[in-house]
Amino acid sequence: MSKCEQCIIKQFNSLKALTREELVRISGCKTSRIIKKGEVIFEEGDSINGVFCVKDGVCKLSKLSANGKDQIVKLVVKGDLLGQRSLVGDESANLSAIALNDMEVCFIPKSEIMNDLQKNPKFTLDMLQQMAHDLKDSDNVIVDMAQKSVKNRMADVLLYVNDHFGVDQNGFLSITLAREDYANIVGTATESAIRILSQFKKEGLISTKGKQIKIEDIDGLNRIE
Amino acid sequence: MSKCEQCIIKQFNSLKALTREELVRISGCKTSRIIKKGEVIFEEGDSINGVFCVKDGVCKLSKLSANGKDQIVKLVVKGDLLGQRSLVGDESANLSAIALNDMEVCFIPKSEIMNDLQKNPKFTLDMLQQMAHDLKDSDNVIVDMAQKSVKNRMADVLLYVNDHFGVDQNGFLSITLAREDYANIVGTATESAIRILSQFKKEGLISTKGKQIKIEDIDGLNRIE
DNA sequence: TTTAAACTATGATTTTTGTCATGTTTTGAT
DNA sequence: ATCAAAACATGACAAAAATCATAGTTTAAA
Repeated sequence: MSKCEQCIIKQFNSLKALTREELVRISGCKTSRIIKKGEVIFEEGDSINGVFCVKDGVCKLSKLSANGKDQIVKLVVKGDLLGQRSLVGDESANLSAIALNDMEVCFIPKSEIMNDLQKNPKFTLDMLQQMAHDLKDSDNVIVDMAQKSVKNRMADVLLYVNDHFGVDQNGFLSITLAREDYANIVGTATESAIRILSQFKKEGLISTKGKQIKIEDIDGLNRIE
Repeated sequence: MSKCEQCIIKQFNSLKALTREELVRISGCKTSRIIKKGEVIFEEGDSINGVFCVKDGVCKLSKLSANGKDQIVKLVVKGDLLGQRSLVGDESANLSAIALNDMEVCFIPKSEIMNDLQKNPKFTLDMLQQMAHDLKDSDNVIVDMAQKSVKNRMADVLLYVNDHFGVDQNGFLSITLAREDYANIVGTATESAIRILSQFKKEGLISTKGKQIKIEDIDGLNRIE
């Protein structure tokens, strides 16, 4: 099993603010895990009692709404920490985490890392900065949800996925989401999501092959209102 | 001017985690300010360079969306800190803050408080917990925005205002929001907000007198879907 | 106290989005 | 390779919400 103090992934998250000694200790108690596409990492209401450091892959954070639909709130990617909120307060998880492709994660127990949060202000401040950034993102999503049309939000999601995950050798978005996932990010009915993607295809903004999507006209998508 | 170390308001926010010495120092450089209803405290894009501690009154945090409408993201109340995110990172404000009634606030310069954030882990951890809570709230708002009807959200807002601000001696909600404010919280057109309030009135869920609103049937509002 | 501006109210209409139904294609397990 | 289940696609219709128009009320400033 690889050692935290030598792991390059930590450069992308708050763990980089830990000292070498702290990392060695963390390394001794962490567990590594492979998660298959579609597998549930944790669910709303679970007690997580630790954080996951995502070494590879992507997962969705979602919440079941009263009407029985899942709403995807955030995509968590390689380098991110997952379940940070479990560290502060004793609440159970507010969101569910489900792998969108095969993942590799390390789990660090809360008991081990709490000590560092209380003693190492550099680490705590880094987490605070990360969370401040997440909060800003969430606030912006609220505004978009409230004020933009479904079509506009769909275009935004396509551009977001393109920016954050890039494309494969054939030019298709390298993360393949089901139409239902797109609907659950945008906050619309699956049929509406499909309909809008069909329309984008007709307009030459995207092309598709099965569930794979290729963006053909970034500027065009940006102009959607 | 009152002294931070003796101020009871700090019990409601992260400042309570500061030591007496730190509070005395903060007290020496803070400035107190009265803000009139409707006055802008700061706007999107402003460099705030400090935090406001709200001693009295309420303000709205909003963001102008592309279509020219304001979206209210959060109401900040007595006891809350305002502009916390300005402390982490050097970004300018993402939201505007406008007083909803007369307010009394203290302003603490960033330069003075950053030192504490770097040295006092208890303070930093408390801010982290606060921000984790805000993030959870925001995520829940995203889900509601995406999945609930405008009518449902309107009922939620009325119940929220009732829970958090209570009623005056005549039973009216003690915070008086314009119909437009309700629309901007819910994320709908002002006319739609008015229409729904009219409907609630017809159904006996609320009554109104001018812009004042009285909740007549809490359970009924809770049942709205 | 008057008076204009801002806010509230409501009708008519259009646009957007959701729902239901049904058929086709793709995918993955055997 | 086959086959059933899941996912995708699209039409028809219904519901929700936005927009435009217009009028009545309240509020606050002169």
